[in-house]
Amino acid sequence: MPELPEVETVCRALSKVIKNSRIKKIEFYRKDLRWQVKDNLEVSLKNNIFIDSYRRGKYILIPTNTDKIFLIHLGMSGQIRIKKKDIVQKHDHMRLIVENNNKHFIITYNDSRRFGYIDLFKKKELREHFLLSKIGVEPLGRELTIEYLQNNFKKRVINIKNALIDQKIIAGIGNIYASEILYKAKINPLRKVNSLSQNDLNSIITYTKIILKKSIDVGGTTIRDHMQPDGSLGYFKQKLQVYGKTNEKCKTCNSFIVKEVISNRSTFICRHCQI
DNA sequence: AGTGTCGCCTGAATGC
DNA sequence: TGCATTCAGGCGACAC
Repeated sequence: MPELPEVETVCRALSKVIKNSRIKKIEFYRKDLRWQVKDNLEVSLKNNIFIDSYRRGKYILIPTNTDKIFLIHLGMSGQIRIKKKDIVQKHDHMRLIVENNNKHFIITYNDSRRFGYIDLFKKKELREHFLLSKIGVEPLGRELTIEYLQNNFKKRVINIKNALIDQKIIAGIGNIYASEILYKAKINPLRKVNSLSQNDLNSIITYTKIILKKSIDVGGTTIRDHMQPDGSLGYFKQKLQVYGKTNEKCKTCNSFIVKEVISNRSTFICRHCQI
């Protein structure tokens, strides 16, 4: 799945059932995910209490009462199911049984492509964690400013599309939302970052925040894999303006939306509006 | 150090 | 219908 709004949706749903819950049981069915999951993870986690869940970029982080952090990354196809009764399905790789106020919940990690990852590490290792140490600012936080982007972009020759999906610069934007943001900001994805004006950067920041927030409000974008943990769909797909809209008309100028492959990734553009 | 390409893996859609 | 090819919300390992 999963760009920031989808991960945020999953994270909020998890929070509702895991906050102050006790971990009764952990089972792995496969540990060969993007990387091999640690051998003793189950042992270290059993009987711990989850404090809450929060999101950093596209990572879900769940601190425990023993000063550890449980990490879930969904990769391209990862899903979380939360149910009271459940049966193990194809591509389920892990499940947790947690108890919260005498109620039991089954939390299942399903990931057909196994590009995702699950980890457990000490809280004090958070800053140096190999997946988290280099990631950039939160797009919905205060650190995403024109000055921040100017500092990152000067002396660089990459295009703005690649910059937006580079997790080391901004954490959470992926291929769908990069197209949507640049369309609304009326900026061509191939523009070099060091050529962007203050106005351009301001538009990018403004629409990044608007689009991501709107999508979170409706449960993210369901195109193929993403589902909310209770099985319901995300409805931002209906609000997409350009992604996947090849040969449909731009709502502003009526010219056709085209698909262009940039660095091996599909990018959708209105060539008339985005200059 | 910064930049571009490749490939990890499975399944759905598309093409012949 | 059947089989091959292409493509997919990510991202680290490489080569240059």
